[in-house]
Amino acid sequence: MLSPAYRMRRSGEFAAVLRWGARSRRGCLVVHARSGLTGSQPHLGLIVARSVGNSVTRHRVTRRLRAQLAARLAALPPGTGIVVRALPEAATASSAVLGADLDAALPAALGRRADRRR
RNA sequence: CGAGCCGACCGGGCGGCCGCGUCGGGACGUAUUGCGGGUCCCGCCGAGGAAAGUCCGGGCUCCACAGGGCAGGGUGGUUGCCAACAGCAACCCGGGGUGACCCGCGGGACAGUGCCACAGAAAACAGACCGCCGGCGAAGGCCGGUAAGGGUGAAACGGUGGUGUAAGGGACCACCAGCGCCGCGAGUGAUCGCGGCGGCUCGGUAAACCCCACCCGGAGCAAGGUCGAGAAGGUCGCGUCCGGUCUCCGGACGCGGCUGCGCAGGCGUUCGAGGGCUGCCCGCCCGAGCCUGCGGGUGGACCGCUGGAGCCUGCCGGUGACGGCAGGCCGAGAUGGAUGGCCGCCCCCGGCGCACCCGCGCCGGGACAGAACCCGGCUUACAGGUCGACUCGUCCG
Repeated sequence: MLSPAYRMRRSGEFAAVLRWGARSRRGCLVVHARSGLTGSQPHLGLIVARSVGNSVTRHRVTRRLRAQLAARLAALPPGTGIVVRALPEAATASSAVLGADLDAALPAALGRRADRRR
């Protein structure tokens, strides 16, 4: 589970990452990444919209994604904002599939962030 | 044993590793102290029978509230239960079932208005398409009588038999069905039973308007409140985008209205500006502030927040819903939103393979669904399972 110190809580933070960050889609996930935020740790946020399913399904996807993200915290540079959006196909994906999609999308988004900064 | 019917209950279990939230305790550490916050450790607890739909009823909060009338909304057999209800119980009536039992948006259609498709001559009270009878005519036919017969329809001038008649008709008679009135009896009552009388016969629809009886202020915890900050913000509406627990609501940006703040100007204080009675009118009340123009800027923390019409057990009253008494128990409180993630074993179901059988192995599946202020109901969804009462049929004694 994700420690509360890493959670994104303000609507403004979400808007900043979605608007200015780099985007990368892999499988059933879209990862937004933005550098230069304050703090010594990464900031993580999840978006699981109603199109994914009913409340039980959305909650299950959220919990699985949180667990997968917690296992990958060490790979994220400090001060990075990450927002993961789940697409409707995520409703039927297992944790293994979600983890694989994250492993594919996270480096892509982070690399594109580096490109944009140049 | 088979079939059925009603009610109550459960709705995966055990373990390992890694985690999250509230509360309690402890350690470290910031700080002059205190308040408060941070990190770590330990302990307790941590989704549902529907948490769902948001359809009713309450508690709670804010706003409003002299009184009367109109409009609007809701309910609808009776008697009870309940804080209340559109809920529940028992009973009544009507319908279904051999039965246990089930079903019913159950006031009024002589207060009035409207509607009744298609078919049919005719659909609600007047009328005769065929037929029947009488009269006239050479005849086609015309005039009159007639609801017994035909055909249509969900429904057609009560039904059967007789008297009577030109033919017929409650025109008359007997019985039956239905309606109304009266009396007696039973019941708190809805209603039921019995007897008599009447005219002889009147359709349905009120989930059409309507009438009758009774009840009803509005918005909702993102209600509302406290503190902080500060040149004070608050609130409402619209548009675009994003989001949530998505009929509702939040966030970002933009525009506009009202009020507040700062500045400027004007009007007014019993000669009364301006308001209120959350739909309208009568009527009544408050009343010292109000109007116009210009201007800048903010959105954090906490309370509400969970101990209550609470749950369990026993006894008593009641046919029952339920009530009373005694003892015991504390069982979630998040806020980008905790209550979990991964794995193993067991249980149930299905398929395949092996096997004489007992079984064994592999694969797949195990529902509906996630608290958001709290209760009482209703409705809807749901894999599988447990227990009990009762009914019908068959067999045995």
